[in-house]
Amino acid sequence: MAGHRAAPQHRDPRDVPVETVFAALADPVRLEIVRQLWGSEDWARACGSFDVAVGKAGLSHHFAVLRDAGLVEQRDEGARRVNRARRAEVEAAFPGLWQLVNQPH
Amino acid sequence: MAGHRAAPQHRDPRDVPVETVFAALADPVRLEIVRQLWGSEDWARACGSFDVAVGKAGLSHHFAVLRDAGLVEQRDEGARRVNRARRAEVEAAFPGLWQLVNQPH
DNA sequence: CCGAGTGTACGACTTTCGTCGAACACTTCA
DNA sequence: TGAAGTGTTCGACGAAAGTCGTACACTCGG
Repeated sequence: MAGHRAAPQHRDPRDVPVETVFAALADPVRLEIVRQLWGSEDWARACGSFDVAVGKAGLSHHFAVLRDAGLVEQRDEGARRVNRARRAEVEAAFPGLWQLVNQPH
Repeated sequence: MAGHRAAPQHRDPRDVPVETVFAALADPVRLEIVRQLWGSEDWARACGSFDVAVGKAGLSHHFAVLRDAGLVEQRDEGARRVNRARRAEVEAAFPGLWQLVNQPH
């Protein structure tokens, strides 16, 4: 059977203060993760599949921060933990944020 | 004559990376300053006129961060240093940011 | 000219944050 | 069963950030 692992804990974007979202996106590594995830299909990317210069431990930490900021949802799929950007919920709670995140500039 | 003091150094919002803006707004004190300044007329508020729980030194530091993030412009007016929110420039460089900052919630 | 008011600069302290290595748990596949 | 792969947790470390007190510079009003 599957799901023996502790399920990741999420927070509704509506319960997240905007300063927490800003803090989450202020880190270059997390911003890069969010940008890459934004350009990917839901549940298509495992945690280890992101091209960022950080080890496994740091990566796990960053995903916890993003989860706690309501930006990312995670689900266990076999041995891997797959991700999805919470586009709709975030857009509803913080309109314009997504456009701001992957601005060309 | 006026202006003997070193003029505050500003940065164009277009030259500011979005993660710098996020970092600037991630601090509760700075977020509060920006919100109060947003609701005020240009050049109407001196640095010391903001209702935040921090001393003079800390306040000066926070204004330097906001200036460097392109969010605020300062000008010396006699003994006081008055502020203005860079609404138009910021809106052009980061559309939707202002709405995000003083969202009701 | 002196005193009060405003803001900056500097140094020191404390806390937080990002990073890593190692150990562990779980899944999958041979 | 055993080995490889994936991700979390823990402790430790160094860097960065926020705060404060003090000293300093400047302006304005008696």
